[in-house]
Amino acid sequence: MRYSQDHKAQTHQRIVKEASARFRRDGIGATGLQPLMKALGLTHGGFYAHFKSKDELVETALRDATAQLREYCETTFAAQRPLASFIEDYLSVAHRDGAERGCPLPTMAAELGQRGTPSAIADEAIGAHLTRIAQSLGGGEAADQQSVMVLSSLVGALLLSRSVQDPALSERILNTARDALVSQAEG
Amino acid sequence: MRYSQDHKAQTHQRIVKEASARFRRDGIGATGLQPLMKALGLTHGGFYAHFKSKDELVETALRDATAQLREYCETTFAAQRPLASFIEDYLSVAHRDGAERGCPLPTMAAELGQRGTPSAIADEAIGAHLTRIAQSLGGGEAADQQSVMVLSSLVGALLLSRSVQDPALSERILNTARDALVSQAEG
DNA sequence: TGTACATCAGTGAACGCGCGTTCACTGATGTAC
DNA sequence: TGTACATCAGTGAACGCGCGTTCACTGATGTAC
Repeated sequence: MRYSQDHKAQTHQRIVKEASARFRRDGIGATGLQPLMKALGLTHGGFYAHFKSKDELVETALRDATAQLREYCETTFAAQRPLASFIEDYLSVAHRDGAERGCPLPTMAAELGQRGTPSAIADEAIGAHLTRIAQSLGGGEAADQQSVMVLSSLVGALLLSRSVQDPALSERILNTARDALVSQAEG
Repeated sequence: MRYSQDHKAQTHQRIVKEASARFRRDGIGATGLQPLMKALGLTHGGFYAHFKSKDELVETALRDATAQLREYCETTFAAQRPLASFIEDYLSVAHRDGAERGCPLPTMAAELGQRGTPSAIADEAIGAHLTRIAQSLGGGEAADQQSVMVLSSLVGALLLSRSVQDPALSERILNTARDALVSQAEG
């Protein structure tokens, strides 16, 4: 059946949002298109009216998640000590437990590096993060270098905190990394 | 057919080694048991004479990889500046490009956190790493804290360097993190 | 020492399942007259 | 304004495929007599 004017654009966005959440929570390989479409109240065949392949959806969803996070950072953090706030958010229990709404890198980076279809999508996401962090650090070559350290620590610590089963170890990783990075950013 | 005395133990080890390499290179979900057994010149049905499930193989292979790395660290690094050497190895191009022989954490951590079967295997691997790094840092509470930062940075930087397509960005991540961590460890 | 038998690592076909993708079809809507 | 038609987002069955797992079977070896 044919739908009203912007119906397709709306459905398209619903698919992107749902995929973006599932990819970040479960990973790319573990996210099936059939369950995804079913969760939206649609049948899986209709997927291909919106995307020519799962790979195309991955690109779109990751770009969407990155843009969404950028917007969130820009609107939420004041000019005053924005990096410390970002670090505290990034290494929070809420972010650890809400992967589907968070940064795509900890969950998806490994799979992006292994994918058959080469794509610079990880480069874009990482580059955007590095630029934003370096700006918060005042710019310059030293800030560029420190931004790599900050991002690596953030991604690594969140990844490790999510992979362990012992809640105490998980919180220890989160808290230690957060305190060290925040005091570094403020000092 | 029945085989000579220790034939089964040998085959068991061959499966573990091959799985350990494939899990680290391709991830757990992307590693199929049929291709794995075929690569060893065996048929897939025989797998279940050695392991009761893929999950059991994951546990065994990850434990084997961790033990192997521990042994490698202990035999290779002299008492003199062992942490700096470890960092240089960890963030080398050889480690980035040889995931199948390297640390399981960057590739497998995300999947270990998402697995249905709960397991403390990631806790063990991470705990072992943290303990070893803290010892290199001289022990004590400060060393415990710094070890979390070092491991997070190592895992995060290697993961990011593997996920990007641009060789320049990949090397920049590797080199910046390596230089910063080494000078931190030596200073 | 020679023979009969039990063992069991490995074989290979088959199981049900979910995957990504294709495709003929449907039917409410927008458009043309 | 009312009617006929074209559009096309979404349907749902089907495709081949690889997955993890099961199972009846094989046959060279180790063991018992």
